[in-house]
Amino acid sequence: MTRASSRRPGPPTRTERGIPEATVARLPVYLRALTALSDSGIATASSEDLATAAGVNSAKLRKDLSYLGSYGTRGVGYDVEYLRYQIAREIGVTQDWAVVIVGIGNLGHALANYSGFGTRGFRIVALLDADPALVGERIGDMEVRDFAELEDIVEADRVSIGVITTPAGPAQEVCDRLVAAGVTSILNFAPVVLSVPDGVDIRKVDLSIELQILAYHEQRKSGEVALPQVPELPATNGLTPDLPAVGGGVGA
Amino acid sequence: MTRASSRRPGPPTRTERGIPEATVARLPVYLRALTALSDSGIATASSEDLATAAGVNSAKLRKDLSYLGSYGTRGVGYDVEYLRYQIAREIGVTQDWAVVIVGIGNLGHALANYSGFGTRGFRIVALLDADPALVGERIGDMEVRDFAELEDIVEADRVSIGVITTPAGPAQEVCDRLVAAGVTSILNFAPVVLSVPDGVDIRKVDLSIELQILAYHEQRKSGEVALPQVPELPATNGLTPDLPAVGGGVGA
DNA sequence: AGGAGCTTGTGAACGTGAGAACAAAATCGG
DNA sequence: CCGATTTTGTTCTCACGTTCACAAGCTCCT
Repeated sequence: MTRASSRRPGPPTRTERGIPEATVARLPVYLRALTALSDSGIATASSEDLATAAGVNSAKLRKDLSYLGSYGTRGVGYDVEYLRYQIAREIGVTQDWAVVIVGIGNLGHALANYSGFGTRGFRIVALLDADPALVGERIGDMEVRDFAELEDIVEADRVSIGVITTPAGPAQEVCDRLVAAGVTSILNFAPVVLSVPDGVDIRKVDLSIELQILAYHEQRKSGEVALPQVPELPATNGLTPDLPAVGGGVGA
Repeated sequence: MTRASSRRPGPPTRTERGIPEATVARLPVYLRALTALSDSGIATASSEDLATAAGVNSAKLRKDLSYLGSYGTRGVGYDVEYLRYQIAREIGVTQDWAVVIVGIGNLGHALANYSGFGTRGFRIVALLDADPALVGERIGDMEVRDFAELEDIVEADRVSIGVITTPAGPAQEVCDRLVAAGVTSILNFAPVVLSVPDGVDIRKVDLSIELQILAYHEQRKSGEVALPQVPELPATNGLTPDLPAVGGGVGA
């Protein structure tokens, strides 16, 4: 997260609508839980109920909600519809956000079709790719357009969110173009670290990193304590030993 | 992350190979950065170089690496190949992990084709779906198999990692089957909170949550301080007011 | 009306993570 | 061989996040 944080040093400073980042990341989960409860016809829920549905503990949930205001009723709980609306408003999904997807490979394809994407609050306004072979292809009710049209589209549709689903190689360049065109939030699926100027938010979704984190924990389950203590490499520092090949996943 | 943590209360307890979770989450990033440096023919890198490549600050990187051991050389830096191997070993990607993907919709399709998935360290051994219409379809060099074969496959191929790319509806049931079959790590793409027993790790990748987090920050950029202070809802608590519809993204 | 029973909102304690700063160790030049 | 220089490994401090525990506040029953 790259935000120009204008926070004075003083005490905990929770005034001025400063909701902790960890809380912000959970609000969408609460929103989904509330929607599920609502769909089940449940009108009121306690923090305990909500916490269970959201997979957190109730103290955390209450504290999170308290940053938004006092929307519950002691002795009763929370009104599901009301709280849902308040959270949605706080997150900003009561309005529609225009989104462009850049890079229509396998993943871009999947996202373009992903109905859950159309979670109210987001609207895909364009699918872009630089490959002429892809331009013009129809996906659902949209047509792939040339990446060169980016600037026009961003301006015309007031696009503020860009999704990068290109390979690692062109990702930074695409990112720069997005930023230059006026996009101020980026969701990056390419396996690279993108750099953006202050004021632009960027989030990353990385499959192979998630798998590797799982692998780490998996490794110490089976053996438990039985780590493969391998080549400690003699003091021949400076020379590159003959080590097994391992990849880091820069799958361009 | 749901791990049966066997940690005694005492002091900071960093002994016994306890690497902080935050560090574990960054190791794959370092691994990728090292691979990139290696591919560029760079044999040695300072913490500063590495930190830049990984998008973190150098103090953090050095501290992270120090949990693994003393693999650098003061005054010089880190041997790229050597460090890469050490990190790969620590993560556990020097061995191969068998992976099954359950739910071959758009996303499952994309993941099956995703070459970066085959990042050395992971091997997809089966694509599963319960829909008879999909079973038998060829994707790349694999064939979609019936979900009913799960147990046999997990046992035969010693599968420890499962990826869930089904809709929200069947996700928990699929999860339970995976766990019952012996899978102990799960990567969940379905927009639901899955519950798993202790000892099973679960990680979640959720597109709409990421977008909503971006939207939150986006909302307070344009207006800045100009939050739409809307219906404070009168004290008619208990009644459900007529609010605009908002979704939480339970796109089953 | 009043007390019993819940459930929220929050203050305080605790644990984890981040960053600054520096001592220890290695190289290099003279 | 020694001092200057570089860069790691680590200590210390501060900020952030989580959890506990409880007072405040609401409803319901008698």
